[in-house]
Amino acid sequence: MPSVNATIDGVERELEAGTTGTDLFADRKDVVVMRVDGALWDLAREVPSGATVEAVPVSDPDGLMVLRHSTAHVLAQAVQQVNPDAKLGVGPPIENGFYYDFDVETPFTPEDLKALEKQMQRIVKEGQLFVRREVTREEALAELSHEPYKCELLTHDTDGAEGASVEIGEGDITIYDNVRRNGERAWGDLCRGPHVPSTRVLQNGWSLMRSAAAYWKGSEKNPQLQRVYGTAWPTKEELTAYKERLAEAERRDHRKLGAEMDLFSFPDAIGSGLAVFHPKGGIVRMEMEEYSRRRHIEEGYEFVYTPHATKGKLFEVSGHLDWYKDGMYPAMHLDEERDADGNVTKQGQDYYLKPMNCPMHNLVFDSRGRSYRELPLRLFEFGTVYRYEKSGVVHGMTRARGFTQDDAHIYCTREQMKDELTKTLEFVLGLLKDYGLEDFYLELSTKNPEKFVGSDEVWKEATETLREVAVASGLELVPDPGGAAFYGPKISVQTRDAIGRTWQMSTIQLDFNLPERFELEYTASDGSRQRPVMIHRALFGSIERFFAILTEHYAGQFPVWLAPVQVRAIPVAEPFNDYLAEVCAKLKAEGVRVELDDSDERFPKKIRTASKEKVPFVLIAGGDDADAGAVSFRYRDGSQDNQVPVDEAVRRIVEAVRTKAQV
RNA sequence: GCUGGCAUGGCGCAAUUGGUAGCGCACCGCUCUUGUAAAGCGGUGGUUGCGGGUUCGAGUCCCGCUGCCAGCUCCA
Repeated sequence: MPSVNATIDGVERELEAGTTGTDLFADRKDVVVMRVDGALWDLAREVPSGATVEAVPVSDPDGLMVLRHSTAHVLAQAVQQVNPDAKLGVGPPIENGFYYDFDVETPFTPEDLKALEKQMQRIVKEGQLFVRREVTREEALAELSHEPYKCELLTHDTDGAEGASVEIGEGDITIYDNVRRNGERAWGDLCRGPHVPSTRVLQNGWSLMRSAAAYWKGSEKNPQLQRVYGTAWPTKEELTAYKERLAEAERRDHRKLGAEMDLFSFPDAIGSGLAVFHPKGGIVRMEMEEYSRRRHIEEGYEFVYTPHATKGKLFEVSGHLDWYKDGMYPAMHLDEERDADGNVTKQGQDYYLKPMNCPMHNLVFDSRGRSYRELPLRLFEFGTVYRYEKSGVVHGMTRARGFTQDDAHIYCTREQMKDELTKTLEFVLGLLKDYGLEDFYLELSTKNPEKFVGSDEVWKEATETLREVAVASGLELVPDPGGAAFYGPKISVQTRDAIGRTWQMSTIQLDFNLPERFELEYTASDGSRQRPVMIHRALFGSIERFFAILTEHYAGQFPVWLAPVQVRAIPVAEPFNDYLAEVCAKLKAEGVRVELDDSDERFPKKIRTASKEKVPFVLIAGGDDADAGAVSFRYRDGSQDNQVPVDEAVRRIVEAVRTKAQV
């Protein structure tokens, strides 16, 4: 009997020729594929001589990806069984699940998805085997002649086809047949693989989530296909846990909490993507801004204010009207005069709402001659900008059409650039921490070779500087090749929130282009005129968006310093109203936002109301408390701290505000 | 912008085949009030997002607009 040698999970072994992964890992039910010399293979394939083989369990990220990809196949089979006319697009695994695109006459309804799930369940129960078959391009084209999209993948280069690598990928062209246990071929699909051995592996850890349209190859120019999204997990328990995470995210949704907590709204009468802040949200926003202002002053920033509208010329100089006109509100044509015949007697002017603050800050810089002694010059503004976002992308306060940036532009010399960037990054991270965000990583966006201005050396220097600064921070650094804006590379700070979602927060961006376009200059120590470097930076990005992120991060339970109402005083019964009113007066004198609930409601109702409003401190007083000159604390989690002397209570609350504590 | 779905008092929802728009919370009033998430009773509030159309009759059917939701595309 011929034999081969192979390294199996780190152990060198002699195997009978023809041994497969299925044979090797027969006693390990959790193994779904194997890694052979670094590549993922179906278990049913034979182990080649000299190979290094590792078991890949379903819990491994690669194993999970394969599971999800296989689930996508089961979906596609179900769709074509229900509707044989459905044409297949692509069906890759994605984060938390998979999708598959179909060209069908009518879009899928929620009822259709239910029916498809039933059909998928049948396929899973049948325990169909995924069988790999190598074919030539010609064979594939012949076999798939009725699948126009698959043929396109086979004959055209697949640039831009998101997920297309899953279908063909590098090397051999393969078709995966789904084979029933009686040997009958149930279905097949062009696919690079690999797959789990049998549909039975999917068990009941998957679910279809929704359907939506998606462009073929992700381009608006192409026809729209109907995409079905699903999720898949190794077990039912993990599926349930995932659905619970989604439900938690829904409970925290700032749009929902914003309405419930009376923080802000988006009146239809104003228009899409334009928010109004109510008094409670106004307090939160004011606190956010106030603290930011104070810290900026400490860090040597100077404050400027600039208008919301400008003549178009400014954005011609900056280049925005060339590159970003689509993102701007259309021009207001002003000051034109005509005679009785309609002839123009006075030329009008186009005015625009500003989509960015930097051009205006440049005008502040340029308002007089600048000396090197003034640099770095840091101009800060809570600058409100307006961007005409396409109707489908507006999303609560995270993607609005009018929003306020905590925007600053730093003008400095080449030599100062590195120190200034280091300082800025430290400042950014420190400030975000003060708002309660803890978990960060950085992304370095580098030059897009298709879209940039300036010389290679300048880009190289800027990018290297940013990289050094990022590395020195000690944070994880993720490259984002080609992600830079045309005028310079950037570092962005990403943060993970309380339920593990990541948000892009601050950006620090180097810009050699705008100083050029605006011909900004300062006088150097030798009397020569020099061009400053410009650093764009925003910490919150937009206050509205940051507000939304904090609301979701805290699930509406803001730390005391941000809470709209910090203390609600609740008497056990009416006779203690006056006693608590005195306590409230003491707190008010310390600047605490306190409310006495002296309404006619009964005690338990008042507790419930305060609880629903997520007030951090509820102060209760009844006979026992009043006799002791004390109050009782009730916290948002229902826990209790009884009969705390009034002065001590005031001290504690003031301290919690001062230290930005969460309670 | 594209595809699909949705729009009923402040909020959450109901209204058989087209046939008198209801409920809970909130709000207002009255009665009640001593310990931890809803006291009781009564009341106000809607030309069903807007504009057309079909019909004896439209919340319900059709068309257009506005807004919202999900995804795609986009995000300086």
